[in-house]
Amino acid sequence: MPELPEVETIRVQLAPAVTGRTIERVRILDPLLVAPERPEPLVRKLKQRKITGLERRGKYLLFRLAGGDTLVIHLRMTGTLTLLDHEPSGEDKRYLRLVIFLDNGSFLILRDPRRFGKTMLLEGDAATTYWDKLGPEPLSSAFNQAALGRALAGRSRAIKPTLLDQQLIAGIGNIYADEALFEAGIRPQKRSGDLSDKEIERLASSIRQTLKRAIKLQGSSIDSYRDSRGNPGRFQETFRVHRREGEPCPGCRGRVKKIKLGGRGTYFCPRCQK
DNA sequence: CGTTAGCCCTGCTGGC
DNA sequence: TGCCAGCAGGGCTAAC
Repeated sequence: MPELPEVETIRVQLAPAVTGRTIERVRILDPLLVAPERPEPLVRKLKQRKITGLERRGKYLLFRLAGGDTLVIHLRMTGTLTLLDHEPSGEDKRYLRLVIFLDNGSFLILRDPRRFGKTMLLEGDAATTYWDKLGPEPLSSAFNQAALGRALAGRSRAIKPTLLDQQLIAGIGNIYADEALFEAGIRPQKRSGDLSDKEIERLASSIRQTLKRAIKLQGSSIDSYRDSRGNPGRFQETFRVHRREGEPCPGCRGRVKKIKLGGRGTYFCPRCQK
């Protein structure tokens, strides 16, 4: 499931390949991908548009287009974005939702078995307004202990669902919330507003460290995630608690526990996380 | 306002 | 062995 490290990996790989290229045409094979917008106007608007840059905001991938518009792709749960040097064929066509034909003869394809992924065109300053709703980038200077403290202050809900709230911090998903809370030694059920200054400091730091380590290992592949070359990430090999129910905790050798929190599977060590 | 529950989707897993 | 209920979850909306 692409979270910040996975989307960043794709961005780094694709940026040199698409920047300066022109979109010759676009094919939308699943109307749900662009709903509630209809495919036809989008296809028309993207024809012969030049890509001036590729950016990321939270888990969103942003194709900047000449003229100021932005093509936005969110892969949600099972979406993959792959760059091909040939027409999609065979396995490429399975779950195929979108094909972007580039002017150098390469193809950018979006496949998505679960069909949760979304694509949209934000025109003009609609883009700016859209991103205003998202919280700070955890790897930017805007995110530090003070910013995290402000986001948590006075909140009664558990810290884990708070970390998943994109309006407070952008880009953290279920995997990295579990891993960062373990690194910080904080129990996922703890009320957000009850964290001490020391804990907030540890959490801010562990969020940054966890995301950075994950980017270095090119993200996590549990089942469907692949980078733009079709390769899996390797961060899942270093999971401390996520998806490791019943296995020994790397800290105390006790058993990793799984609970449901905010509707999400949540893994933690009851002894190491207070 | 803050918080929570349910919904969208469909491939895969686990239990019988 | 085969079947099928239930699980997975990011982001949105409705409800409290």
